[in-house]
Amino acid sequence: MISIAREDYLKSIWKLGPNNVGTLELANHLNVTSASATKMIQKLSENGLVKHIPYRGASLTPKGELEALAVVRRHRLLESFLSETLGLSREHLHEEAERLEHALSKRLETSISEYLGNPIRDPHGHPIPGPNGEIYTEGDLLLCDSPTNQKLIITQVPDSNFDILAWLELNGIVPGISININSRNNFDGGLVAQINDKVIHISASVASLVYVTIK
Amino acid sequence: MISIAREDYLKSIWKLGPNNVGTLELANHLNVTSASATKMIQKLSENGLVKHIPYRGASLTPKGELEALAVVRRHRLLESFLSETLGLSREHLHEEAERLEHALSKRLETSISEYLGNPIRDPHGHPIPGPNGEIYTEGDLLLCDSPTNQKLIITQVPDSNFDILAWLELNGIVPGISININSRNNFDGGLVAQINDKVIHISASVASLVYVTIK
DNA sequence: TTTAATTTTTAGCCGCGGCTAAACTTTATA
DNA sequence: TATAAAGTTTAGCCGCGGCTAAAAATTAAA
Repeated sequence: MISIAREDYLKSIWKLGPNNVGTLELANHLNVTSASATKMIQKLSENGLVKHIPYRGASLTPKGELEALAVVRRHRLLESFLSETLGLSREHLHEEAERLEHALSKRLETSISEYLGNPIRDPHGHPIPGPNGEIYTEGDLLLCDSPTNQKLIITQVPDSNFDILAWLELNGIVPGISININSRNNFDGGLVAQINDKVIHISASVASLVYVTIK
Repeated sequence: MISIAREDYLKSIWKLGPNNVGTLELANHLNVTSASATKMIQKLSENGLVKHIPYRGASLTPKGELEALAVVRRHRLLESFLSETLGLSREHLHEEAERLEHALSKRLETSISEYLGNPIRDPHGHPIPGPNGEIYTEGDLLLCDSPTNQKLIITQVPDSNFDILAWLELNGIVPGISININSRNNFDGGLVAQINDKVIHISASVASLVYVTIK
């Protein structure tokens, strides 16, 4: 059985990937020192879960990716389950799932998935990998890259940044809602957008965290 | 934050208590060597969670008991929650809760408790300690000590032994069901009992794991 | 009561996953 | 292109929670 720490490393490399992930970047993401990250990368490399090119970063092997996707699947199923049953606020879901994802048995995972009707997306709109790591996100594109004057449907919002999530929620930017980009600022990439008659400004940095689909 | 291993030790000492718990008994219960148990007892003792009298066993301090009860509370709330939402079989509940109990935040604990209507008993009939460690089990007595020819209501069945639990389930011995002791064997303490017209034999060892209440 | 068996503790080891400090690469800057 | 800065790795340490083997204390049996 793979340890909690290792699951966290694999999940982080997956999130920061698929390109080679730098040791420092990974270390910062996990709140450890780069020395610790280096050591762990080497361990995971010995176990065939990670490909490590010294001084060039690390990436997941197919085997490591499967493990990472299994953790992501558990995480997103848990978010969905807690949202469905307890009605936990969108902001809290992530941190609760973050702890529980390491303690979920295969049986419970399956049971939760069936309870939810084997969903494809979690409450933030993120795809839930299937039991064998399959992911479906066709049609999703970043809000910052989307065309103006088109009816867009929000598909994904971030799950980890409390403040951004609260702001998005406040402005009605949640999965399933329709949005229109009125104009795009050529200098900083900021957007002026419309959500149910309300016009709001969205910075480029926020728009690069939200996915939509056209029509 | 107290580690998973330490939570397990405290919970085991609580279960095996309230008398002084021997090192070997504790070690066997946790599937570790007595040397490991000794060392951990000493650590917990330094932290004021356990009172250790060398060669005489260990017991919980008030502080340690509170910690243990908090773990037990999370465990039993989880069993109730998983039973309620997913309808997991009574036998599986225990082992699932065993893993998750260490990953439950205070917020989620509260949320689950409220969702369930702040229950006093879990699906096995075991009392769920309150947020401050309060336990209510008035009126419960062991089936093996109960009087014959009285209408008894089953209140508690064990939660950890898969085989015994399956046998109890098979014979309809579950919390809430009424049972009558027809006779008691004076030699081995075995019982002849009646559950909805069905007469069954219950060994003394099993009868010492089941609680009932009179009338 | 002496001896044997059992239980408990100590001593010392190991792998894990952190850390700091220092060495070494790679990349950026002057 | 030499040098400074940034990123990465190595070396060595630590606490945790296991383990074995051996010593010590307690309990049971002869």
